[in-house]
Formats: sequence, C-alpha cells, structure tokens
Amino acid sequence: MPDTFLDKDQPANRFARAREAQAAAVLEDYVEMIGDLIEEFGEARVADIAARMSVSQPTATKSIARLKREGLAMSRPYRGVFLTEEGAALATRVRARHRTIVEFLVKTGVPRDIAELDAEGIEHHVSQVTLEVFERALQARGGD
Amino acid sequence: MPDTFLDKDQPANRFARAREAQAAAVLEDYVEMIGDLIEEFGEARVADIAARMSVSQPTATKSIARLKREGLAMSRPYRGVFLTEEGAALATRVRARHRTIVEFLVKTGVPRDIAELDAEGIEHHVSQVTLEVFERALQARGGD
DNA sequence: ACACAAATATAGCCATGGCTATAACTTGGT
DNA sequence: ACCAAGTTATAGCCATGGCTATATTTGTGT
Ligand SMILES: [Mn+2]
Ligand SMILES: [Mn+2]
Ligand SMILES: [Mn+2]
Ligand SMILES: [Mn+2]
Repeated sequence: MPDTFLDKDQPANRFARAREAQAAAVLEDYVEMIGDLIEEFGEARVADIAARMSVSQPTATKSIARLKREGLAMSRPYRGVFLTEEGAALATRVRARHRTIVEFLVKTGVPRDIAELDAEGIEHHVSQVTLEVFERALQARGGD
Repeated sequence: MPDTFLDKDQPANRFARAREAQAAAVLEDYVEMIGDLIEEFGEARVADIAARMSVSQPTATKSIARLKREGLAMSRPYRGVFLTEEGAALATRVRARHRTIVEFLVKTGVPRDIAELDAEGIEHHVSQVTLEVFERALQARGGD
C-alpha cells in the first residue's frame, strides 16, 4: 500500500456523488432556515420551522432530532431550537451559496421567482469550483 | 367553492417543490441509463445497471421494480430490462437536459469533469424555463 | 390556582432506497 | 444430460423522511 494520503469519501462515480450531496440537503435547508428564524424572531420554534418547510410538526421534530444528533443544533423539550457553532457556520455558508446561485441564474436571464424555486434544489449539488465560477461571473460587470 | 380549474400538484412552497423534483430523480437517472445500455449493448442487464449506478444488484432490482410499477420499463424474470414508450420518451428528454446543463456549465467556465459531476444532481432541479435560458445562452456564439 | 388552548413530543404507520446473505434460475462447456 | 458459474430474485435488515392520531407540557387568562 502506498503511504500517500488519499482524500476520504471519494464517491465511486457521479451517481454516488449526487446521492451524497442529496443526503446533506435536508440538514442544510434546516440550519439555514433556523438561522433565518432566529434572526427574524430571536428564536426558532418547531411550529415555525415546520410551517416554513411545509411539513407536519412531527416531521420537523424528527429532522431536528437528526440535526441534534449530528451536532448542528441543540434544544431542550418544549423549548426553541438553537444552532451550535458548527450549525451556525454551516448556515452562513449555505445561505451565501443559495444567494450566489439565485443571483447567477437571474443574471443569466432566469426570472427571479423561478430562480428561487430552482435554486432550492440546485444549491445542494453545486461544487465549490462551480460556485466560484458563478461568483466570478457575477463580479464581471455585476449590476448592469 | 369557485368553479375555476386550478393547476394540479402545485407545491405549497419552494422546499416542497424541491422534494417533488427529488422524488423523480432516481426514475430519471435509471431510464436515461437503461437507454444508454440498450444503445450500447442492445440490452440492459440488471448487473450492468447496478454497476453503472454504483449500487448493489438487489438495490437495482428494487428500483427497476418501481420503474415497472410506474409504467416506464418492462421486464420478465431473469431477462433484460426494456423501456416502455413513455420510458423511452422520458429518457430522451432527460438525456437532452443533462447535456444542455453540462454544456452550459462548461461554457460558463466549469471544467468538464466537474460539470459532469455537478450536472448529475443539478439536472433534476432545473425547470423548463431555466433550461430554455441555458439553451439560449449556448446558442449565442456557441463554439468560441 | 386552575382550566384551557396552544405547542411539542410520542407512537406508530408508510414508501423509498440503501445493504448483505442466500435462493433460484439460466447458460455454456464437457 | 448435466454441472458449474454467472446472473437475477428474494428475504430481511436499516435509515430517512413523510404522515395522522394522541399524549404531554407550557403558559395564559380568569
Ligand atoms: Mn435547498
Ligand atoms: Mn436554500
Ligand atoms: Mn442525475
Ligand atoms: Mn443524468
């Protein structure tokens, strides 16, 4: 065996890679939205999270349990949900990526409302390299 | 109740919409690939489908069962898999969309290998409107 | 203090898409 | 004809993310 260090979690092919990206999608959307709610209301209630995600309250509760398991959020029973440092950092990154993608689509010619809809799914599959390409495209004569 | 006809299946919000797009992703990838295999080898064997998807053979068998249930494919036990008319039509559409997205990303400045990886996930979330915007961008001085 | 409404948790169901282990079938070679 | 190898099907497990129904807790108003 060679003693070089290989990148971990290298998916075998493009389908496996897309599956991995998808697995993080729910986590990403929840932390971003919990961050939004805390920003807006000072706290994130389960009922508000469920409403914004358009899922039932028990479904939101279950996903929040996964966030907690993965160290992204914290909460005590019947209290609001908070982000850990790691969760807050993820929320910030995810929010920036979301915005970049929407703005890139809009600049390319997609109506903003449609860009918002498409971006909600697309965002989870855009690699860092592609994101930087989008950012560069936006900087080039950005607000024409 | 008003007697106007409303569009069916209108998701309540962007998250529900992304969930719906995701639900079709596996179906789309399988029909496209089965079409590829039939094109290349004259038939699509379960083992080859599983290998290309990087899943186990039983996982492929199960997904093929879903394709059959949904009227996209047909097969008899221990025989190859075939596409129905509907499945073949979907494969054609999905393949064209995949290519458009890859070419658009490449033209925007994303390295081709990365564009291929990202497109495998992105493709399922690009609306018809956005796809047409991409196509127009490609036609404008396409091969510089 | 207490009752009631609202919010949250819990129980228990389902479909999907992963997996491994093993059974059953098909096929090619002797 | 038959056996071995290869291929496909089946059984049975798990995690995730949906749902409804119901229990529990919180907090507010009287
Ligand atoms: Mn999203
Ligand atoms: Mn988002
Ligand atoms: Mn795909
Ligand atoms: Mn594809």
